[in-house]
Amino acid sequence: MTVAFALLGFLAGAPQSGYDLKKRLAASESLHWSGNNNQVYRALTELHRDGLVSQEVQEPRDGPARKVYALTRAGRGALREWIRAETEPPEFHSPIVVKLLGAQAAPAADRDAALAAYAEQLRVRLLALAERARRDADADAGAPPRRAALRRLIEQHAEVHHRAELNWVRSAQRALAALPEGA
Amino acid sequence: MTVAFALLGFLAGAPQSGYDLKKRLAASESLHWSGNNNQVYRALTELHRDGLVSQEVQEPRDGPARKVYALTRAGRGALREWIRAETEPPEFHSPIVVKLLGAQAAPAADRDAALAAYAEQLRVRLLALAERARRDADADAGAPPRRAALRRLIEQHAEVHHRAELNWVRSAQRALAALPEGA
DNA sequence: CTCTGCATGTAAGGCGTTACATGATTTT
DNA sequence: AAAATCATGTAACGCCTTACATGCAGAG
Repeated sequence: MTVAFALLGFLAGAPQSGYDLKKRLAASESLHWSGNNNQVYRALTELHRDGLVSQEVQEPRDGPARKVYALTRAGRGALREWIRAETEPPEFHSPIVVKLLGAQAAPAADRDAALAAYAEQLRVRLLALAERARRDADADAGAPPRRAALRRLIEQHAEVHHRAELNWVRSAQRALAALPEGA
Repeated sequence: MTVAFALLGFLAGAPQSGYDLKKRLAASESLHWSGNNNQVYRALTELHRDGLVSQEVQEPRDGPARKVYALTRAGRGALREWIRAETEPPEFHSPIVVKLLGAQAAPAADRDAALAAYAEQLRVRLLALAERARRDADADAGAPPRRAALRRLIEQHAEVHHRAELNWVRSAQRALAALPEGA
């Protein structure tokens, strides 16, 4: 799955500029792309070339031009077709698992320190996610319920996986502490 | 983080051939790399060039040559240094989240069908993971406890995230069903 | 006798990232 | 005066994937 579908997905909500789209991509934890210029602007020109989005250039008197994109009928069709196709399986990338594997060749203290630091990192991230969720919930207080529900679900996706990761780390710490050999 | 550290991690357990390593990579759900030839063999030659692994060519009378790699002292040092460095945050890639976003422009029936099919896919995968865990647990019955514990932790990582994903899908189904508008 | 497994490697290309580049406006 | 924000775009490169290529051995 490429970033193009994420862009179409955002445009399914409302027409918006490339700049808006890249900011949303960067801000979303569950849509894991970095939202870098090269990718977003290139993808948009290709989507436009292929007729899946329309482009309207706005030239305000001051500031740079904005190119506002919107789903075309063909774009909506492509999205729908993709949604009907089989969904690719998820992928969970966790460098700490690799570290755990490599820690066979390192002192147990290093391994334990890495686990502890990682747990702390996750805890902080979870707080940030909760904070963001609260702010966003306030922001779309008057929004239609479907939109609010969608935003909540996407935020919850990041949250549940971070929480699962943290729980897993804690269980790893317990399991390793229970091992007979100290080093 | 590159695949090189995963290879070093496997070699931290025991010396083995490129073929072994690529099979292990491919088999592991939590170490998400595909284990393709290009990547594995290339990474190993580079690790060897850089002195992080040693290479011993075995020429059996029949069949192709095996190149058995092992961690060198420098390799162990590099691994340890990496373990001490800050751990990169995890990334959770879930195409169904993107579909949910795009489903704003599609009939609710399509969206619900995608969610249901995805949930089923996850259920089957979870069964397969459990089955594999059982087989592996039998396999290293006589193995040292540290090794068995490590294997279990790595398998549990995949399992907990798949379970979290399935729970999230179910909560999404409930939340969307509770929405006022039918389409 | 064809297919699968063992075991190594290469070619071509896709997707994504960081960094560079421009230029105006707003904030500190 | 410096830095961040808006808004677009390009250059260079890294990691990873699929597919191709070779050759022997054992299973069906």
